[in-house]
Amino acid sequence: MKKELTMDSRSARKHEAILEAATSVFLDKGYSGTSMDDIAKLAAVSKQTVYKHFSDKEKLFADIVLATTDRLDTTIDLLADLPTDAAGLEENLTKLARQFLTALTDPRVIQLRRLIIANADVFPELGTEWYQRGFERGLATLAATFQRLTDQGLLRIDDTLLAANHFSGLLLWIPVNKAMFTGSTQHTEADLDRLATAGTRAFLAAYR
Amino acid sequence: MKKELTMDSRSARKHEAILEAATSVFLDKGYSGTSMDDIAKLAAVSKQTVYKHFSDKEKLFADIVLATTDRLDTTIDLLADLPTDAAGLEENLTKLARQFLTALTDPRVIQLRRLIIANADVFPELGTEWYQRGFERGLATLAATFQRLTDQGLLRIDDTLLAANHFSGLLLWIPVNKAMFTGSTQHTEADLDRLATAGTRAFLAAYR
DNA sequence: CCAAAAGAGTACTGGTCAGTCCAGTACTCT
DNA sequence: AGAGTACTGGACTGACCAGTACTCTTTTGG
Repeated sequence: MKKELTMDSRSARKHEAILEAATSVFLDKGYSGTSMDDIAKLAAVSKQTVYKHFSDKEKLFADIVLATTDRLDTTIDLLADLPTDAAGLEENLTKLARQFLTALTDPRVIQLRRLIIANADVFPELGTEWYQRGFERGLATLAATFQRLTDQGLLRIDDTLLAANHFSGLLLWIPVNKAMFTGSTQHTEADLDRLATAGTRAFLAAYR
Repeated sequence: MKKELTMDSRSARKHEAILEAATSVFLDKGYSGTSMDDIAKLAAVSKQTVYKHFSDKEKLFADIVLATTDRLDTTIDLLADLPTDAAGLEENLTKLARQFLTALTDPRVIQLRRLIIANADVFPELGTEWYQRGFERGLATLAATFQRLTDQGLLRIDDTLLAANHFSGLLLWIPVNKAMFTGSTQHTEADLDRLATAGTRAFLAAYR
């Protein structure tokens, strides 16, 4: 009875618990600051079980990073739908900017960035993978949106990918750097509002 | 005879050698990837001597980071002198942008950024210090330059600090992120040229 | 020239941690 | 019910490493 559900049962549950615990501890204490015993303990699982599911620490780390990378779609989708009515262009773009900012200044996202950057020497493939599947993919989506706006005559852009980069840079350079260096993921709503409107205004001044 | 020079002699020479070796190894292998024995060996010094000059590993790390932070002045000074003749504004600004890009995509600088970000959890003061003395100071200098240009009617900016942030974001968001994640400090001259001209053009479109 | 300080070299302590081993227990599927 | 598989818990190995101890040599500065 219910074969799939029973297959899911213990083994898969443990697997999930380990992944979740590992993600949490790695994000919190970094790769080398995390011991396999920490993970086992938080997952409420014996160390043996951890090693049964993940051959070693590196593999576990890679898996949790790629797993979170997979979950980026919702954030990226956000960049795809922008109402294309001429009237409220600035307003719509500001709103998009605002959501973009919220998504990328989320503490978990910032922590993940730090984690990947910190270990990009040891795991170069991970950094590259994340850069391509997270970063470049998001930019490409944004560029496509800009292309639509350009086709409709709402913007004047020849290199939409470059424009997407500029849009991100205008918005994110400040808050992301601050978060990276000071660890303060403290951005008030008002801060983000200000960044979104100012960035969008500069962008439109340049590209409309 | 020559008291200062003799003072400089052995002790100071060793001190310098240790700092230099530590900088090199830390940049290369990260904080926890570096052992005190590594440093002693590279500095051609006994481990005892390392501990005579620096009380412990954390202190040594903090010292080398702050030392490199001190050496930022030349890079920052670069942002202060911009010819203010109306004629070649775009050209001059592009040239500034180009130098800015070269300075900040330098492999050593990128490695330092990584090192600080990676350890911002463990050494929050270091990250904050670097952010303030490197980052914010540079932006303030650039803002002052923009103020001069605005006073002369060459630019139209009300919030010069914001404009400085936008200028940096337009230029640096792409290459710095790429370098952070992929580890590839491979930026061809042509790439940098392209980034500088495109960024400057967008900036002037928004702020002139 | 001589005492004090600095350094070399090497061995040692104490602690952490990835990964393994093993003996016994719980679960799952037929 | 019963065989096979997964999980537990704890002990263990081997490696690494920060920081110390100790003895012997070199440098320094008066």
